[in-house]
Amino acid sequence: MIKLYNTLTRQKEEFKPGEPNKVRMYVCGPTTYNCIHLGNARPLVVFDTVRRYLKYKGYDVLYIQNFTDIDDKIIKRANEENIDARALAEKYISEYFKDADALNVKRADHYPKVSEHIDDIIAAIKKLIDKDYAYVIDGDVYFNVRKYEDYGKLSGRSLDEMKSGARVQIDERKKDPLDFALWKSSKPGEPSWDSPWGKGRPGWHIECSVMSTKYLGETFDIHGGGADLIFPHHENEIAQAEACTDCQFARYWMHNGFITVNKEKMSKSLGNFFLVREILQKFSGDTVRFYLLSTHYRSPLDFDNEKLAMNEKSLQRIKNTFALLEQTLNKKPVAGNGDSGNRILKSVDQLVADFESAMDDDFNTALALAAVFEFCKEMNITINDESFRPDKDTLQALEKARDTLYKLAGGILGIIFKAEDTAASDDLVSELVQILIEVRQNARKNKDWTTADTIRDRLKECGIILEDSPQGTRWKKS
RNA sequence: GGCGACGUAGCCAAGUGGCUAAGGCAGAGGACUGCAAAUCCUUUAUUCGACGGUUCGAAUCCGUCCGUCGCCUCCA
Repeated sequence: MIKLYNTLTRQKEEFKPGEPNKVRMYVCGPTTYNCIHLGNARPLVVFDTVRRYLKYKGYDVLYIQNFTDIDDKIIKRANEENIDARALAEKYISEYFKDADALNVKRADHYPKVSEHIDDIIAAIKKLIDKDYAYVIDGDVYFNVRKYEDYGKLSGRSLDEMKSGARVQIDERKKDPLDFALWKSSKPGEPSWDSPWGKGRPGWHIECSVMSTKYLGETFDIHGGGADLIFPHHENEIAQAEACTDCQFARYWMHNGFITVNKEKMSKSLGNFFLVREILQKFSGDTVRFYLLSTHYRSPLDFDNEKLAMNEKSLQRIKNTFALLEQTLNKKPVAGNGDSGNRILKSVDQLVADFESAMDDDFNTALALAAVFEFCKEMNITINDESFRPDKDTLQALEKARDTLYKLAGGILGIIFKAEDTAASDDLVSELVQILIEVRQNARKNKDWTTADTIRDRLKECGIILEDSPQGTRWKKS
């Protein structure tokens, strides 16, 4: 049973999708006017992991992420660079995929764009006007928050509370200061579309209500995004969608915490942001991903290079064990010496049980990683034991151990394992390294340390690492 | 001003009423090794921001205070 924290109810709830074995989820994607920073990357990785886990648990997951490719910021940026707004948006969509791929984020099932759903949006706005939830002023259309009774239910505040502390600029034309634009009339030279209210473009919030319900149905299961979207973006999405359809919008709302720098929120306005591609120059994609998953998704996560470096080493520990399993599996079975196979199978069962119970509890990736570390330790102890003599059964158990680690840490958490490390996929390299190992063994027998060390050093320069163990010399690619 | 979150070892981080407070990184000592790498063992919080309270029992519940941060405006 999966439990997840629902922002709507402010508590952990058992997850029950509307249709058994099928999950429909929507995650707010970026406004494509520049490259994404680490704060933008967190929801990508978090919800990608949620999706992978749901799939692992047997759900058929339909996963939608939008691109906001029409927006004031895009227009502004395009004017600065003196290029077409659409071209700018397209450029950053392709840049987005480069970063997402580097973080091992799987592709969504659809990436709807605002620019391709103008008709749907206009139809929804019409409907809201007809139902008296919206009104037209001078070519703009506003949503009337007072008409929607439940306004504020997601962010936990009432309209009157918000009014008292309002920092909102009062627009005297609006019926309530918190009324927000569904349609904005365009100024000359701005990208625009024809509508019953004149030339203009959609407001920010309506796109998500329209596109999510178009692809997922009027009621769907999970809606995700960063915690800063709770108000007003998601609050407004709910108001529009439920006013329009008279159905519940999303059942479960999930929000990730912020990335901070020196404990302050990483944001474009503060200027304290680090682009994903900048970080990727120093650290691998799966190190960044591992770091993002080292803390529970709802907690704040502070960024600095030392923390990345720390996580890089932690991750290496898991990869070392995976390599050790691979190296051992490449050996031929020998006469067995007992029940190390059973011990291994027991560890595998323990890993699966602990991993699932951690992830079932609101996707506790930090705890799931602890289970992976304990498993790695068990494998290291077993394989490095002096009396370890893998027989056929033991090798079979080891194969299951490797496959399980690959499936959980790789397939769900997204760690990249080089499955071909020492596998026979490259027979020639394998043979050549084997020859060098034998030559070096002879040198070592003769205490010719210069030759032995030269072989080891030169191979290291080629990306091949030799490790001497009581059971012979192992090798792996670095 | 309104609403909310957080404060666990040198660092990162689980744990939200009950065995000796997970796990990782770093440090110290040891084992293995010709050296190295990897690995293993031991060690590192009598204590969970502070002070009170509830309880047989609290890091975990309640209160007060201190500190940090967030949302209320574009933001993942």
